[in-house]
Amino acid sequence: MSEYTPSAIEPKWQKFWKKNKTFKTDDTDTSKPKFYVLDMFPYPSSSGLHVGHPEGYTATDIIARFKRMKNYNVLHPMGWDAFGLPAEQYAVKTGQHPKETTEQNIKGFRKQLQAIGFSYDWDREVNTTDPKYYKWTQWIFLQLYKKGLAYQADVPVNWCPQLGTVLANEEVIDGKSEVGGYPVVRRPMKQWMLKITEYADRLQEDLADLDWPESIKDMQRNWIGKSEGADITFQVAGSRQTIKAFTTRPDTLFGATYMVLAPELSLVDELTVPEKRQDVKKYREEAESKSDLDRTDLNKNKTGVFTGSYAINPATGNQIPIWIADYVLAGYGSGAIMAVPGHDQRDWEFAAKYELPIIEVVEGGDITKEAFTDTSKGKMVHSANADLSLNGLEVSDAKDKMISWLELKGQGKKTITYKLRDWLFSRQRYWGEPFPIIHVSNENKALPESELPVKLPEVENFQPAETGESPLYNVPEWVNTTDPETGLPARRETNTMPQWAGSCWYYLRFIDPNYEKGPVNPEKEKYWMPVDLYVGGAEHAVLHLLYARFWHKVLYDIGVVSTKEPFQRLINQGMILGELEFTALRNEYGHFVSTKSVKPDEREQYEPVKIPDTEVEKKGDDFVIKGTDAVVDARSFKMSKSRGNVINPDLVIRQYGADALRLYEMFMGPLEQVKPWSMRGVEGVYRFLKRVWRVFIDEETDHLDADIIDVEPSREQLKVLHETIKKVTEDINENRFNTAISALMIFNNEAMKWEKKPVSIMKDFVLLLSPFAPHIAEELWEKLGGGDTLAYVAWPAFDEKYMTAEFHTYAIQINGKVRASIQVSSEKATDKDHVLGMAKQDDNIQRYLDNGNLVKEIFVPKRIVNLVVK
RNA sequence: GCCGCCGUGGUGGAAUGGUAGACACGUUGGACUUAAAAUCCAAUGAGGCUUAAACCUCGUACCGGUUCGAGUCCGGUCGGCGGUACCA
Repeated sequence: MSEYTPSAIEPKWQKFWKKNKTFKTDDTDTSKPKFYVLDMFPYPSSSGLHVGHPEGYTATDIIARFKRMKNYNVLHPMGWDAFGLPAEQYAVKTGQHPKETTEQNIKGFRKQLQAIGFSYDWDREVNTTDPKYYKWTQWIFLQLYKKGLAYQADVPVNWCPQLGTVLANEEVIDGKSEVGGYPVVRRPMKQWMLKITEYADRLQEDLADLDWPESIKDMQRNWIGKSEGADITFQVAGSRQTIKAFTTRPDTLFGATYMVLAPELSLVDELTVPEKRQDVKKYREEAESKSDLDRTDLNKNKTGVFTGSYAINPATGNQIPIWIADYVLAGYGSGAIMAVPGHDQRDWEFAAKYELPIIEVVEGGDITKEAFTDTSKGKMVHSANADLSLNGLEVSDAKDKMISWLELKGQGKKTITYKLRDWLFSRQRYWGEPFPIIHVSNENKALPESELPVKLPEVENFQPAETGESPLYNVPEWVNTTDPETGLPARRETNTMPQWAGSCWYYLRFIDPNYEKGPVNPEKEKYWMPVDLYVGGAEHAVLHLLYARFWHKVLYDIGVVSTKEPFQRLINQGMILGELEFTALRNEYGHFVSTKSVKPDEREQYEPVKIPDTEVEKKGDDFVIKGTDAVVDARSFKMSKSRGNVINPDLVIRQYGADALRLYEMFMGPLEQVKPWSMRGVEGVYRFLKRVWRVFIDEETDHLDADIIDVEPSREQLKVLHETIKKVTEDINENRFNTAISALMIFNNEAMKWEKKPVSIMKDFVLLLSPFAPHIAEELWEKLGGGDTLAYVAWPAFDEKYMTAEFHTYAIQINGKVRASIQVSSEKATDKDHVLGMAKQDDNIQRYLDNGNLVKEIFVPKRIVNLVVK
């Protein structure tokens, strides 16, 4: 006497799977084809799982379950990216050790994930903060260090006073910290750097072979920022000093009327003439103290000072002034540019402000108004000297000719430059991997591998040291040590690694998480790598995915892994937004005002009021409050605590069950797409599950419905089944889960009408449903007498022979517009004359034929007939 | 500014160049019920015509093109989203 009750079914099967280790990956039999399907592992935050997590996780779980039924050996693991700032900030506030909070959070996350019924092999769980794990993170760092890819440098770093730490460029957004949004300033500090730039070319080139979304590849290409051009050497007038400048426009050298150096360059000291020293010093100090935000704000208003020195333009032989300005960046190219104000907008603005000469060397624009930067049209002018003339050439030809000429003179060469910078790899924090480095008489020394792991010591105080150094600096008994090889006194490195470190290689650890001779078991690595499918949020398009590729390539170079790339196929799930919201604006008298009539800067004068969707109607292109003309805003927002539109997956499970949650997240729309949450949508798929239950179960007796019997299926039943198998199979293969679910709904809607339901057919349907809604599927499978678990039962196969219909429907068009539709028996469906004959007999079609001349007949077998009538 | 993606009913979304709107939500009407919930049935892009059935017009942001036929391909415009930016 009970209807569909997920709260009874779901825990039962979750316990069953756990107890029987149903999803334990047995990789001793490597003759089976393998499939490694991976989720981006979460940071176990204190707020718990968000509905965004189960989106990608459900997708991979469907694929994992599907592949198992397709007889693949499936690796589907989960772990924790557990180092990171929030736990440490919490510790600073409360004194609770990050290790404790992390453990609690992991417990919560694990429980939540298990309540959704994901088929992870929990025996392979990894945790980046476990010394057994970070031992190998440190080991990999040692390999980087030994290869000369890790070095220390005094670099102007992004220092965040509030967080008391240095941030990577990637962690700074608009001059503010990504975490917390605090201001960031630049400050020189000794830091560990990783030479990712040495791999820039390979990181760019190898993207071509990856089955990744083009947009993500483009983002990485953009980030790596390869540009081709030339390095040109300029003599300093009256000195032997030279300045190298990178340009992508060597063709415009005749138009270079001044040079600019980045204020940070040490060369500036040598070039500054005595009477300019004051100005230059002042400018450099200002530039240094400016935060990134200030620099960005001053984008349009360029500043700089003249050093008093001149360089010689190798093409014209003219002396051109050397300036310093912070619109030139020290970190890109050589930190010096040749300024061509006629053909570069930034140079043009600077030249206009400081009244420097602007010369046209490519025709086609009006350089008195702005720089002419189009390289696709226009010919070279004013570009000739005694032994070289570019005049009349196209830009691209002029480039080649200029580079050859410079090479001949020994004053330039073709060069490739990247935007990508070396990776700032140290943090002044406690909750990260310690570096396996000691300082012996001021020299860095790598610890021998036998000393790993270098464990984090216990500390009392999580505040950074006053010097800005890590809290570890305050633990003398840990910092002061001895060199294990010489016995000499030594000091430990107190910086720790950034959060990215642990996530750079975790996919390798899952392969054999307890392997003790290296980060990854080489035998198993050869079997499992690469990851066949990697699913996660697009926010990791450049950072995590670029760093992991870099480490992987280093590991490839030293023979630890056998593949050049870690992630063969990548899918980014789209963000789930909060429910659609309607917002009206109310004025001080309590009247609603049309949002259309309010300018953006006047909005603050009105009170925003959330309007329930039942109170809103569509009027023209706008939504208005029912019965009024007050236009409201209709928008979905990113889920956030402050907006109060966060959906808690636990509550969804409690009310509708895990299967409904899984189904809804997949039914919402295409995986990659950004889409708003809808509680009503959850109810929709919940209703579907209730209908499925009623198709199988007699709710009076709780037993299998009496209509489910062992009979021969009818032709119609076989047709529906096989169409469903085909659609669901193809859709899973192409990650179109929304339409796969709609196919399952169509099947169930049909089955509800059947008087007799053949067991064989109903069993196949349960199997098709099982990757999406595994709990109800297992329960129904048991009731159907299918046995223990359906997790490894063979996936149903479809056969086209069952899918032929008795009749085919043809749409009959006149001049491309459908005017009739006819049924043709299958035997005659491809008989053109027969079909055309039937079409012409249709009353409505005849009317059109009578009123014109038939000039052409288009016949598309089994689909359409188009008659062209004039 | 530059790079990339996207514009389809009241909503989420379906549509190998071949009957636009599958599937679901919502809404409306009905059945069951003392009533409600749940469930089931029917209608549901806009409009026209008709007692009705049928039929007709318009319709995938906008303008144009290719084609027997365009949501889909091509060119342009507008709007939205994401990334990125003194990168020389």
